[in-house]
Amino acid sequence: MANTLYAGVPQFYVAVDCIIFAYENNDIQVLLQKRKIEPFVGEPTLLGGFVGAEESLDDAAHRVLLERTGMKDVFLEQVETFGEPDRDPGGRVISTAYYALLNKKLHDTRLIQKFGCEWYSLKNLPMLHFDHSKMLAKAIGILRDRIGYSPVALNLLPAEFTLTQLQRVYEGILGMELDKRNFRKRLKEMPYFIETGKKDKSFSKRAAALYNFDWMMYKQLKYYHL
Amino acid sequence: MANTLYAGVPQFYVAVDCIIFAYENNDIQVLLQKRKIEPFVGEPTLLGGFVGAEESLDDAAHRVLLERTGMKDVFLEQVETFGEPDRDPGGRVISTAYYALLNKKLHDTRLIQKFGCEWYSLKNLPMLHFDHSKMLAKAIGILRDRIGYSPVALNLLPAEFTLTQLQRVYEGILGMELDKRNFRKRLKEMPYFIETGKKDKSFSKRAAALYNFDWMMYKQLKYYHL
DNA sequence: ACAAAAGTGTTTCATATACACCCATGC
DNA sequence: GCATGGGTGTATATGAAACACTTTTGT
Repeated sequence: MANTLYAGVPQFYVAVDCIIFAYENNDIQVLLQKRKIEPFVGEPTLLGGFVGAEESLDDAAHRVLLERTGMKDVFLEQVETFGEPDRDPGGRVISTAYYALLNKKLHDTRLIQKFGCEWYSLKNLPMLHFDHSKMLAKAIGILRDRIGYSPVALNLLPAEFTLTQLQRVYEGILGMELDKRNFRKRLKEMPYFIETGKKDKSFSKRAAALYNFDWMMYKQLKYYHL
Repeated sequence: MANTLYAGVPQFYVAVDCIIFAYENNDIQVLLQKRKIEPFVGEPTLLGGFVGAEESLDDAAHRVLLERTGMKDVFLEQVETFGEPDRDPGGRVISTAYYALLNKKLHDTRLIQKFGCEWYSLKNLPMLHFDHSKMLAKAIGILRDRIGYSPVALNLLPAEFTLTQLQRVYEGILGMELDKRNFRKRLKEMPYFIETGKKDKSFSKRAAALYNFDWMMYKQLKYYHL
């Protein structure tokens, strides 16, 4: 009904495509889904979905995340919107790409199996069809840039994490090794990395200190320094 | 016809909104248009337009630029896509914001008058309705970030420019004064800033050297250093 | 005892910043 | 002759990068 105001103006399908990142075993991974419709049935594709009539783009991306992984409140950020007329062989579809960072331990493995989803290592990504490779490349680029000045990478880890885990996350995203002492030195200068006093023995013989991140303090200090 | 494949999926109007930057008199400016339809008729708004049925988003933004300013091949970059269900009172419209950098000397002043467009200084921007202030703020943020590692700001100047002009452009975008010697020192380290040998006397009594930017060399060196 | 990851500081180098004066010309 | 913008180097401070050994504990 509200749409009648712009009578004569063409309308489009609007979709979101999600590039979902996670961390496991010193490795950054991306969740892909086996395509269910022609062409290229069975081949890996980004997790996408159409935007609902009364839904915002962000809400649609969150809904796709919830449907496929069972997770709410996942970190999401818009990447770019792709709108070439021939980008989707099934019709005129505009798609906004989002990247997501989630703690893999919290996702529903049964659900992703049901949807034909699988984790792929960033080091060994398959070719994707349509403009999905571009979306993925752009998302990785943005993520690499972001972690240089924002602690978003923590969304890939549990609330309590070891410094080595965090370093592996950065290394996985950047695709390069980092110097342990320089890495830890920088973290020590940031008061919002809090040592919990607990220890983790699951990754080493000598126990590693567990930290958490004080988001509240981070935001306050950031605001203060602005 | 192609659209029949996704029968039952809701469709949306898709628009682009352009944040058009230019430089004049030591000042960065934004082009705004007087709104022609209710609500808020006559109040300033971003230059927007609906995307055509067979048109890409980029093409639509270029078309809006051409229609309103008479300029082709303008530098354009996507900012972000806004898709809140209630963002446009006239219907369900998804809008992708773009920012543009143009050489003000080359635009068609009659044309912008005809469309009710006016230049506003970045230092004295009006409040905008709907989500247009967010779009504008985001565009300025991206532009500030970009000029830190990319020579896009040159799109605001003629092919031949003085170093003082370029510094004023940077200062206008960043909203702060820069040190003349440090600014020029950095430029001298970049071999793609070429002194033309010509001089400009229009801005000072003592003539200023005119430079141009060798985009070819820039791209090659960038590629080489990657 | 040895393998495997945890933890810890200093030096060096590169980059960024601060800063002041002379020059050429039009009026 | 003076007002206006054009042009030039050095010294300091700050942040980034390189670099190696000891500790703890499970096997």
